[in-house]
Amino acid sequence: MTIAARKLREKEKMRELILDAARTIFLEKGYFEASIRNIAEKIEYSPGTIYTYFKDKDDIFHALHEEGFRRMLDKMQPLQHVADPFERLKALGLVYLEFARNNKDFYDLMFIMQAPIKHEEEDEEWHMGHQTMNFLKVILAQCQERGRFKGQDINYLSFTIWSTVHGMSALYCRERCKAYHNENLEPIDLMDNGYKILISMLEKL
Amino acid sequence: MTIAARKLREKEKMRELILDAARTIFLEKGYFEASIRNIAEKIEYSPGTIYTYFKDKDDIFHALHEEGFRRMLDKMQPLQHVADPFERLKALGLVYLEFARNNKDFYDLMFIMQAPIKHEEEDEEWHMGHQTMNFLKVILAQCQERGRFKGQDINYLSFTIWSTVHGMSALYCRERCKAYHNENLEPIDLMDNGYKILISMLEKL
DNA sequence: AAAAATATTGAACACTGTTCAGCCAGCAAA
DNA sequence: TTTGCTGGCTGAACAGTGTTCAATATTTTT
Repeated sequence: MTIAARKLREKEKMRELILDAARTIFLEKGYFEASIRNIAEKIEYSPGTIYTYFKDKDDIFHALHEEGFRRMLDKMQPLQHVADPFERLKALGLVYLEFARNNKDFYDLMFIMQAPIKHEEEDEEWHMGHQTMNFLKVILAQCQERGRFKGQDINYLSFTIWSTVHGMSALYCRERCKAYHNENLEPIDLMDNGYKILISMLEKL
Repeated sequence: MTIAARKLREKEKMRELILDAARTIFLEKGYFEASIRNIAEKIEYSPGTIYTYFKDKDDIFHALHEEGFRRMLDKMQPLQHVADPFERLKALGLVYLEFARNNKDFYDLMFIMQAPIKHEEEDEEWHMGHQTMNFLKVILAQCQERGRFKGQDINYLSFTIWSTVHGMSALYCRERCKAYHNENLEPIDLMDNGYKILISMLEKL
């Protein structure tokens, strides 16, 4: 059974090798600029080889997509230890925005890029996404238990909050903060202070 | 002087012809799927011809980009007649979201797509964007004159509001509302009710 | 009518994702 | 040990991409 096991290990290692190269190039050039030949060249294999490990370019995309969500969820785990749910909510937003800023291209991959969803089993695809979403909804429910956000629908409220932080992140990632370039306002300023306003609105809601 | 004038007219007509075809194909297939050859075929000219009227593919992109902003500003004009600034603000958000929904691909072009800005004179590029932004800021300033949003910085506040409606639009355009598919919530529901929450937050701010 | 200017063509270049016949190393059975 | 076989790997090939440019066709000017 050792040889089969080794083969499996080697196969996994090769996948990882491709994924490492792909990550570098995808996050460097973006999805469309990155080419299979680029990746193949980086790992010193022929282009065709990649297709033994991944169905197509999208398949590689989805692997990275998942990795992104794993990374984000990792960053969120420590928040479980923040006792007060509203404090946890505030911290969650900061983690989210920080993730977007520090992992611009992962964020792009996860929330902005056009993911050509040919796959019918997209439910599997979005499993990670739902998990992330739930993190927010659970916090909001707990806030509500403590008397906050009275009478608000959690689905809609979560969408509003998500939209705000996503909006900021998306404007940042796609360089639309330049709209404030005239006023000499840096994206980081905008995001930090914009988020503070969101918080103070939520406090009063 | 008639021949030169006619030539100019013809040149403009040709540009329009290309732009018409480009719009159709761009908005149908998206920037990367659309090809110069597609456009050329549609107007029954050779691919090379297009390059006498546009520097490159990006140049066509930017022409459509501008058209999008013109269209959006057109939809905003009627709002000038809403006397109360806060009412105008509320209506502006609706116009914005409606534009995004009805002109999904224009919206994508304007606010989401990676615009490869080689052009150094990007200030010119964003003239339309600034104009749109100002529309919001002026309203906020007028709200402040009437006692609303006391002590808030208009730049940051406008960014927060813009982020929220942009976030909703971007999640809609890039099919991320599917995160709520489990709960059988349609994107339109999410946007409408999410926006209501934003409004009630702004009312209390 | 000839010359100059302009518009249009389509082949060519260097790239893209993807497929597939063929090659060859490593393992299994004889 | 030799044979047969499996499967990873190759690289040429296909159909597509944006862009350029010498040659051609058309129109305007002389």
